[in-house]
Amino acid sequence: MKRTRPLKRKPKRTEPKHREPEAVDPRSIDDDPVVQGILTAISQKRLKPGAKLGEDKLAAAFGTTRIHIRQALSHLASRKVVMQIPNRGAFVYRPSWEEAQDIFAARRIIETAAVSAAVDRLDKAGKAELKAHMEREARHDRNDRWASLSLTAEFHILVAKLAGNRVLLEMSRELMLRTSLAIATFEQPGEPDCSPDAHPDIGALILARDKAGAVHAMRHHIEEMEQRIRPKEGEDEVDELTAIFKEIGARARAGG
Amino acid sequence: MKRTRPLKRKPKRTEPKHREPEAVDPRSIDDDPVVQGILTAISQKRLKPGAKLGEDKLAAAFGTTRIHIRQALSHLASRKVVMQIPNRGAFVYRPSWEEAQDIFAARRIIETAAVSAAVDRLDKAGKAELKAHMEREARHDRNDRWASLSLTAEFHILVAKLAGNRVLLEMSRELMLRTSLAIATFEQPGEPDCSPDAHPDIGALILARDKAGAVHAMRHHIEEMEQRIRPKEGEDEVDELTAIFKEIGARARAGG
DNA sequence: GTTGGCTATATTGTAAACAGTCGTGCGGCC
DNA sequence: GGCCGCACGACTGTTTACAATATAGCCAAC
Repeated sequence: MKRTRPLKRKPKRTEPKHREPEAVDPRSIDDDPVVQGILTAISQKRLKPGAKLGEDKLAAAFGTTRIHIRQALSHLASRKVVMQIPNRGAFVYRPSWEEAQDIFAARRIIETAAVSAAVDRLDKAGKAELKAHMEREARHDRNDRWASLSLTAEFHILVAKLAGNRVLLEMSRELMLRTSLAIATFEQPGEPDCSPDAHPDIGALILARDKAGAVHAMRHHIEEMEQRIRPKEGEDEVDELTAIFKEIGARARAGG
Repeated sequence: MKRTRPLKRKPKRTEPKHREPEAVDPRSIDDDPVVQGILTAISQKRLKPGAKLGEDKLAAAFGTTRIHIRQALSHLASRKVVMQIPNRGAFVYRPSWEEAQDIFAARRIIETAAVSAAVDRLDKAGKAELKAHMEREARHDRNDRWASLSLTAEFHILVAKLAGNRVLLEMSRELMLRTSLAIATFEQPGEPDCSPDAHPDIGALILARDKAGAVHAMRHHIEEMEQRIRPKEGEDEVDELTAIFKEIGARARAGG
């Protein structure tokens, strides 16, 4: 629209006073449906590590624009859930064997601490929430693999929530996702992610305020998960190949 | 360039075979100079919490385009180092008082575990690295505030590195940054971030393989830092105001 | 003097077109 | 028959311009 009267303002403009951004809507990109969709697809193992995430296809699937998809993928790449390769695109992240072990080690540290804090802080509301979850997990349909995986993850998230530390909760969420990727990459076929009876035991120990017992059970549970994964044979071949080339290079340098 | 001969290919194209993205240059956005610049500016407290990060100004400062800046800011927002508000722009993140406490609690958990692992895994190379850092920290110029802050952070990062867990190392890096923001937000003026003698003590205990002592010293060191910060008075006013409005609203609902 | 509305500007967000890069498959060549 | 070069196509990355929104200052009204 054109202005309807002559401009009288002088262009002299004082530097805008820095106004603090207090009390603003804190809705973040984590609530974005694209991000949420990809995250749940990964945690339910519908997207396997290494899967290509083409921008056009995602845009069509979610009914949005490529720019939006790019933002979501960048965010997921920052959280190491997808891997972006220049000029090739985005792929579901595939952790290395060492990284998978590090993830489990980090979970051992953080989740045992979370259990300990959860026992300390347990109150009525927490008890109710924990009981409600345990009931849902007890009588869910074990044939529905996707629901099982969601519930399994939710138990660990709930424990982190009961610890009352939001930073720890974020970290647990991130580690849960990366655990899904680690398991999907290195699992032996046919084995479940979590032993089915571990969660009720841990929950009961928390409800009984048995701190040492709950911590021990959680550590054992995570170690059990960790022992289910094995390094891939395929990667050894690659390493062998590079070793061969390295050896050849060294010989060439040495022998002329 | 135009093609110089007639096109004979049929447009029929088999779906491209999914090629795994192995062994690709893993250079990530963390190496981006814009990201690095903002991160070091924050960790050295040249950028204060709440500072506006205008896209045009950053683009001019770094000599790059606005899109590049946008990507960097999105990444930093994913890591909770900057806060992005729709249609208002990006600001240096300002943690709440509760979040600041949670950050210190998380550091207590993660860094004590890191010290423990560092003692277990300590080898010749690690000893040398630790000694080298302690020497640098001992004879640095205490008047150079920026160098001091960098060295202080590097000590904690080095301990995490010695623990040999990359996931834990990433988390420590993130927590260090968020600690900088928490301290910058809630510090009492004039006090240093770290007590100057804590690092040599912890380092010596690690070198002596005194695991319990080193863990205890690290926990004490972090608790000491935590006790240096105090909630801001200004925020209480805001809370009081919102409390008043809440009370008024409740009374209106109750009394009609 | 203070308050409310209005307009212009600055700044962010979005869309579309363009350019660059990489995988892929064919054709020729040894 | 196997290998190498070449060109095409699909995709990502970047530039550009445009649209939307919030901010700041001014004028009028009370």
